[in-house]
Amino acid sequence: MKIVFPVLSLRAPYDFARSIGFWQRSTGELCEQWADGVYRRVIALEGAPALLMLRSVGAVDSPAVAVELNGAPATPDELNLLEPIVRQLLGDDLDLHSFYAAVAGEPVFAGVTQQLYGVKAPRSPLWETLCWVIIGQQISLPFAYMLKQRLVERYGERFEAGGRALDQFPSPERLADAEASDLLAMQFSRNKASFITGLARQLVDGSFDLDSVSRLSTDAAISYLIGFRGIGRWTAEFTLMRALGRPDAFPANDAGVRQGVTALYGHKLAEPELRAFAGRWGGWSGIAAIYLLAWLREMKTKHHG
DNA sequence: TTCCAGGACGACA
DNA sequence: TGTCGTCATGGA
Repeated sequence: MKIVFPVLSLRAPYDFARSIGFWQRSTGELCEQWADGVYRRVIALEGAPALLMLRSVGAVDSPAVAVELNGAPATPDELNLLEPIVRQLLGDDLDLHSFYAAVAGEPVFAGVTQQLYGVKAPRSPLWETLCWVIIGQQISLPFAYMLKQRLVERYGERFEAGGRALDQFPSPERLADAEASDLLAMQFSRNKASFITGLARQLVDGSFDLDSVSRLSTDAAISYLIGFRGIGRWTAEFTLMRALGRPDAFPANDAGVRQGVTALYGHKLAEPELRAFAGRWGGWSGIAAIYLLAWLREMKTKHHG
């Protein structure tokens, strides 16, 4: 008897493989896995960890994913629970056609969107993303990947299902109990160690409310976030862009975004100028930033193999 | 050696 | 409200 996998149809256009692949750049990533056309991540399902597995069964203009849970096809009841999680994870609410139409008037950038047709950035949980972005402050990506890997190995929680083992990113509770000296031994700077443990402790004692952020406008969310030690404007914007897919969160001080603009337009712009330059993308500057990063990544890959 | 990496903080004027 | 020095590490 043939096994029928439950399938979720997604909003077109969506290039599943490129969208996932672009952002899976580290082989040392422990919280999610992209291999052989399958995306895996541990999620919280009704308060308990579960291993979600997604595989494309559609095409860019008729996208759909097969859904498995803990190594078995999801039941209809499970699929009902998983649907909003999967749509959130893949950024299914983003209407790429509207984005493309909004930037179609500019030939240079329209070329980028044609080249990256169907690409979206998958989203990751807010706390994990915030920590990741703080880790990435001012250091190279390979070094940042290594730091995250060490943090997850030490404080994350392993979950095994269906013959696979993945880690859950350390909860605020776990990191609130972490000693700064342990993070220093992992080559975190003194600042980053105190930023992450400090934010974790404020989450635990309730003085920092991450859940409320998703209900705020992008500007209000940025204002709220930068009130906490360790979160500057870049960190707030990048986190909102990657975790919540906010289309108007533009990290103007991002080295990658800056590189992309320089490579694409020939302008070397500082933060204020780059922020003004992004005005051409209107309320879509956050998605434009994603495309600049993805385009830059693809260009570098072509040159280096 | 210098400069740059997907910056933020604190001091200072 | 802006600028400047400092923090840390690794690679080009």
